[in-house]
Amino acid sequence: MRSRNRRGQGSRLRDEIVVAAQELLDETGDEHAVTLRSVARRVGIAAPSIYPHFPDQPAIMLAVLRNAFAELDARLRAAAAGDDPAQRLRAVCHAYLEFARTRPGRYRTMFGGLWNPTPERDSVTEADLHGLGDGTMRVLGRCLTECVAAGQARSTDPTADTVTLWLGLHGLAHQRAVMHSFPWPDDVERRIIDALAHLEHPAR
Amino acid sequence: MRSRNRRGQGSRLRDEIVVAAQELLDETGDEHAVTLRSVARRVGIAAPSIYPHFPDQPAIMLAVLRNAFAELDARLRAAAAGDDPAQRLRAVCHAYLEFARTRPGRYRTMFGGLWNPTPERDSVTEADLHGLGDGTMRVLGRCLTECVAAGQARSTDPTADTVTLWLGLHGLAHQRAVMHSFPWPDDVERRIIDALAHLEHPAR
DNA sequence: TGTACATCAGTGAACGCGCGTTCACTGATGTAC
DNA sequence: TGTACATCAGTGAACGCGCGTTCACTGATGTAC
Repeated sequence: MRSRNRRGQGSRLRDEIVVAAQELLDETGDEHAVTLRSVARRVGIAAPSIYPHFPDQPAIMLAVLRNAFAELDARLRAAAAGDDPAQRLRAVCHAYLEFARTRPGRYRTMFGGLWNPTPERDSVTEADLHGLGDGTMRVLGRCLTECVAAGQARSTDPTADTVTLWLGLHGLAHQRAVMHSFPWPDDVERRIIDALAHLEHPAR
Repeated sequence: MRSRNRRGQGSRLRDEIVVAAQELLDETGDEHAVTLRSVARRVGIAAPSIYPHFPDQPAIMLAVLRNAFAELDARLRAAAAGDDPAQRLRAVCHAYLEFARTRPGRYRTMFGGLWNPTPERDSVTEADLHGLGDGTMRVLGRCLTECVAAGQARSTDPTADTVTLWLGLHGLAHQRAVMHSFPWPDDVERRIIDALAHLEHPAR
């Protein structure tokens, strides 16, 4: 099925491993389903062939997460490109929710807080995880602050309200990733964004 | 260590099993740590001794969850006893968050959506899970509706806004259960409740 | 009152499974001479 | 140009682990007579 890489191209397998782990994560929605052996099976290699590329399973996971955070940050920055501050904030929020909706398993692992490697046993350290979500929070914070400056949101503490806004976005994103049927109101995204961002002129 | 139950009292072990599972869940915060064998170890019995009381692991979990939902509902109803509608709503929201804060593992399993038994393999069916959280949502919905009726909240769609309010409460509760350090603003509970319940006269 | 027996509460050994990890290895590909 | 050899990419068998689950069992407790 799979032909071995040419000499010098061995590190291509590294990418195949990351992609396979990412697919397993999104398909099953469960980080426990991403085992060394299940990844190897999906790539079409023997399990020990992982070791030249990753010291253990959490190292694969970390690579998946780094890619995912980079992609999310790029999408949010792209969404924050409009002219009107309130429009920018709304666009960023919807982009965040859209990212989560189309990559539920990855999203849950990024922000769900359940993927916690054990540093004394795994190769991944606290420092590797540190600041992975900071870019996201910064974009949200900047957009909200600009809305306040432009008189389009009436928050008196944009820093605190950024956390609250993120919490609402995340609550919705996470719950959608995890519950397969729930009677969401049609305009639940708008309701959450308008309420938590304290926007002055809610969208119709 | 553990003396066997007297004749006719065998079903006491059932309760010991449920309590052990509940403790494991809260201590580890991980439903995968609640295995038949780990529960048996904690109770001080041999693993097969579980079978006369529960057909499999999900059945133990279901018993834990039923207890937990009953306790949450009782606490919310107790909190909804005051005179002033807005006060009642606030009290219910804080009781919800308090419940989650003190039983993080159980809370996550109740509402986190990650505990999903496989009906074709496990003894627990879809029907067993159905409606477990309905009582909670009903109390919230009633309190919000009464605030609107009393002119203390300006929601135009209490049903939809109940979902949104729950989502915010749950987002905070879940994230607290799962992240061990995060710079929560001091008054994050109040911020979320006031914003999502659309209360007319926010608390100071 | 004594005794045989049924029942109940729980045990211990064993099984197959998927997992992570190790080890010695294979065989194709490129390179030095 | 040919050939010996080093290197690289990846394999296959094996290990111990914790798990769920089965099976035949043990030994204390109560009960029928």
